[in-house]
Amino acid sequence: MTHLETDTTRERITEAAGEMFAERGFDATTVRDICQRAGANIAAVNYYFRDKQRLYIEAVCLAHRAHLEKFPLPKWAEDTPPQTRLADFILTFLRRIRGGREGGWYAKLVMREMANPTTACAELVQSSIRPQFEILLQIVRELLPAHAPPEELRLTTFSVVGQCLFYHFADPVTRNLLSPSDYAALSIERLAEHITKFCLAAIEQQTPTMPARRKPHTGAAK
Amino acid sequence: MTHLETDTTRERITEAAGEMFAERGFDATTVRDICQRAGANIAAVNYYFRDKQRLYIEAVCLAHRAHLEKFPLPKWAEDTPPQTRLADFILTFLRRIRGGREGGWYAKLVMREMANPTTACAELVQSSIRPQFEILLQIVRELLPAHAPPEELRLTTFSVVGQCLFYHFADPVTRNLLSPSDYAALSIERLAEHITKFCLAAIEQQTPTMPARRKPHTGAAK
DNA sequence: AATTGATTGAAACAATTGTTTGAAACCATT
DNA sequence: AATGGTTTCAAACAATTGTTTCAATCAATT
Repeated sequence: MTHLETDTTRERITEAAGEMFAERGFDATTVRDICQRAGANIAAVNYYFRDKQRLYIEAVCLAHRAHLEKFPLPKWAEDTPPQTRLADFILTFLRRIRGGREGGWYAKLVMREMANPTTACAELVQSSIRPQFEILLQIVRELLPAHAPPEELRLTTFSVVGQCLFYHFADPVTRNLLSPSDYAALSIERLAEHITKFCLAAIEQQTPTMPARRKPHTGAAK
Repeated sequence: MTHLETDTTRERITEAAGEMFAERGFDATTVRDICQRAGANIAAVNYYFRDKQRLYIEAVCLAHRAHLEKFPLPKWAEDTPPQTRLADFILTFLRRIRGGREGGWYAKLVMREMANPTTACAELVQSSIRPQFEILLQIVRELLPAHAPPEELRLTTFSVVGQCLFYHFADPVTRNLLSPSDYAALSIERLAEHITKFCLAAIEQQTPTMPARRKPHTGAAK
């Protein structure tokens, strides 16, 4: 919030831009507002970045990197069962999404990028979303029967993140849909617990096509 | 697209505004563009609506009503099992979300409203989202054990719609994440089949708190 | 101390924005 | 044909936008 004198002008602008773009959107945010908040001159935007558009892309990417580092996945031991890793992933994912206060503006920025994809979207996917997706994909792979087709793998993975992302994208709806007390009851921990249980139940009962023999899970779950 | 002469100027403006707001967003859409597309004079916006903001709200609400009518839920017989109703609901929901071509712009508009909620959001929830939510809630209620707490009911319902909405909100991501052929394989019917199976599996295995006796499902599914 | 290059500053620029204005055109009723 | 209210139109307004300009300032090297 208060800019340290050690920060360079360029950094201060990027930071201020990220917050304001997230809060008001690209068009509604003026370079004058950004520069005022960053304590810089108007011309600084065109000096350090070529124009407003490039500043936006830079701000988005910086924000995502910083955000991922703020809510890291736990370091798993080699023998950590996939059920536990799934639970951890879901909890961390929800924390990132609904990350309290200072993390919130990043989530908003990503949502805007989804509603109005720019060139920043493709870059975001390649640099940071894809690695996260691969991690979850591996977890689901270990949970599903070995012969499960890759398409089912993908769909199941999407089912997991879809349930998490709902509380991000549809937040304005749930806020208007539920009573204040019901809405307040949607704590991150409660949501993570439900989603984890829901997904594990669905996956473990999954007996695709041929009922065959049930893969005996070696008492791994919790 | 081509405006019929029977349409009144006010209607033409509302329609054009809806499409353009969805495509480019509120700020990026100028009243000049809207009026040009509607074949009306610039002053018409301020004449029929007071200002641009009120035109936006009107356009959003009109769009949603027209959209729901375009993709209606089937009329269920009294004895239609909840499993079938769930499958129907999910399929219809996906159709609404990814509704081909002319329906697409409505989905975009709603997404923008989520990313940047205005007064139109609350009105949207009350007038059309809530009734749909109640329908699904009732279906899930019949699927879950009778003693399931209302919170679990809500969370399960959110899990259903979350999986559907994923393919709406995260579309730019999946497009960049998957290969073109894998992305193309995400047909509405395939998605509906997976989500339905996934949810039914999770719900039917759900043995909340006390494992108790398994409720024998009377061969209702399919 | 002088010089060079990078950075900052205030002001102006050119374009676009939503909105307003007031007169013309239209249309039904008298 | 005249009237009154509604609708359309071209033009202009006032404000704001991203961007540019060019001189002043700073920091380090010669």
